[in-house]
Amino acid sequence: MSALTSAIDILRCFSTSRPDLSFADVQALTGKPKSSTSRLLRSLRDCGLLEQDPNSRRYRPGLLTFELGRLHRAHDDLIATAERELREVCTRTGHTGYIAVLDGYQQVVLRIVPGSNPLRVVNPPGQRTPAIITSNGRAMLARLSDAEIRARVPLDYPKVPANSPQNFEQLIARLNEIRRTGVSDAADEAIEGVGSQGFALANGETGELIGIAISYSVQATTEIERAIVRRELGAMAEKLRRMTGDPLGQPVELRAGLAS
Amino acid sequence: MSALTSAIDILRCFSTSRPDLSFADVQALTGKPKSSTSRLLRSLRDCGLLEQDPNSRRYRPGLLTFELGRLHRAHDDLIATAERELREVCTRTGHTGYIAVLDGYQQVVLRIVPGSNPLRVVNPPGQRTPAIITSNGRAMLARLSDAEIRARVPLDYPKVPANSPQNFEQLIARLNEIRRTGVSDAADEAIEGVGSQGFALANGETGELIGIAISYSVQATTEIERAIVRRELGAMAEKLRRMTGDPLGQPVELRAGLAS
DNA sequence: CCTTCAGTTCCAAATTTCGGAACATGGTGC
DNA sequence: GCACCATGTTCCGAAATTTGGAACTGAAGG
Repeated sequence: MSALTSAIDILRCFSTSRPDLSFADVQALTGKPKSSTSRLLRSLRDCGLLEQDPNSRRYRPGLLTFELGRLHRAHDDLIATAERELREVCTRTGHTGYIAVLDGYQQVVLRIVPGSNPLRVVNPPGQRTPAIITSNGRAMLARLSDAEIRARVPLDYPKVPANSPQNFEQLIARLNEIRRTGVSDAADEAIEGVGSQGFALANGETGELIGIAISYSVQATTEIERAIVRRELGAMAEKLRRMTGDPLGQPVELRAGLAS
Repeated sequence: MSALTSAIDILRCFSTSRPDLSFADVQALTGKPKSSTSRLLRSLRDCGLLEQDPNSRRYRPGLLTFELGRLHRAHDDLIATAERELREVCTRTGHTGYIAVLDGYQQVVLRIVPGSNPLRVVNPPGQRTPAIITSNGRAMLARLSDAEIRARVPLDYPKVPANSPQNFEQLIARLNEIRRTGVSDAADEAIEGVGSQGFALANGETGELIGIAISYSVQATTEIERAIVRRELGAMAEKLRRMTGDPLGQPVELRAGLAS
């Protein structure tokens, strides 16, 4: 294992639920000997990837990660376009919008568009969630081949909420339904009482894949309102797919033509 | 040079002005042989610190930096407190507020509070600027010992705008004035036609240092208006220094007492 | 004074990294 | 079709770094 790999292993210990760690935390989480942990933490601190609170001596991501994180948005083309459209839909419907990307079998929230409805934002940007328990996460997975999905989902299928697919077969069934209907939704999964609908958008040139969702309180919305969201999302998906050259946006004959 | 150091050297090549780099760019900027560059870029990409645009093959900061950057705010106590106060002053005065930290002889913008005045925000968060050419940067430097300042400023004094201190002696003179009057300002330095006033705030326990500034168009403000800003900033500094236990906020006798 | 906890330093062995050179790969002009 | 150039990647032995156990330090607590 290279020095860089070990360093990354340490960095990956930090998360929204564990934004700062003590020496002992890091040692426990990485399972490395004290000496290695000590040296590595010092290097990371010295180079700015980590900071150490002079008081509590705990470590947290440093100034350099802040600077680099700010640059990440270069990603823009696809995301910015999607965000603009999403923003419009959110002001129209009052619900909260999310844009996320896939990383392994998890998704990471990139952008949030708060709605006017009083549903607190529960997933700040940077938040990680298993993609199999969200509407946009499953929409993204549905765009991958079954083989690729199998490679991403851990062999030891994760423990998920009751409403989510409980095993690999259920997951594939659910993804097939998304592929067939083009609609993905979720209710009472990641968060009790919260539902969402989502779709996946791919950049036609790069294949870059993002998931877009609108979430709302299940109790506080009627079936009619949710149908409106579905229509809005459908229109948005169609428009964005044309704009970004997403192959799913192409009529079937044309797609067939491209494949040859 | 360790693998981690080389990796950081590459990461530090990215900046707001250069948010993505080609293989050749990285090689030129780091001055390393092709083979090393190739291996290192691959590692960085594989671990998520960098992403590669599949189309242009250019590299940019990756998802991991985004996630970690989101966690950086742990810094909070001092910055969040300052930001709240700054926000109030900015709505009152209509000008734009900045919070930055020192890194070597440069400062990095952490937070921006846009004012209502139509002065476009020119320094987004993450932006690096030599601290010697900004009001809050110099205010932070003024809190350090001359020896420490000398250690931070490059021996080869950087090229700076006409209104900024042109050499180390001028810089020290200017910092002494800040120490004496407690006031730091700048005009037509980092950006033509833009002026600012700032101060530095230290956390009494940790010694953590941040710089707070309000910036405005020099042409579009009167001397009276700038005096108002000075007064607002003075009041804010005093209040924040009490709140955060900044030693500068303590009356002299008390400070003398603490030193014993 | 002894013990524990938290972390650092030391050292020889083991693993990585290093950079030059040879080897792909993909356009471009002739 | 072919030489040619720009980009990158892979290979290899030498050289440097990393590794982890153990000894060490320093502070806190009983």
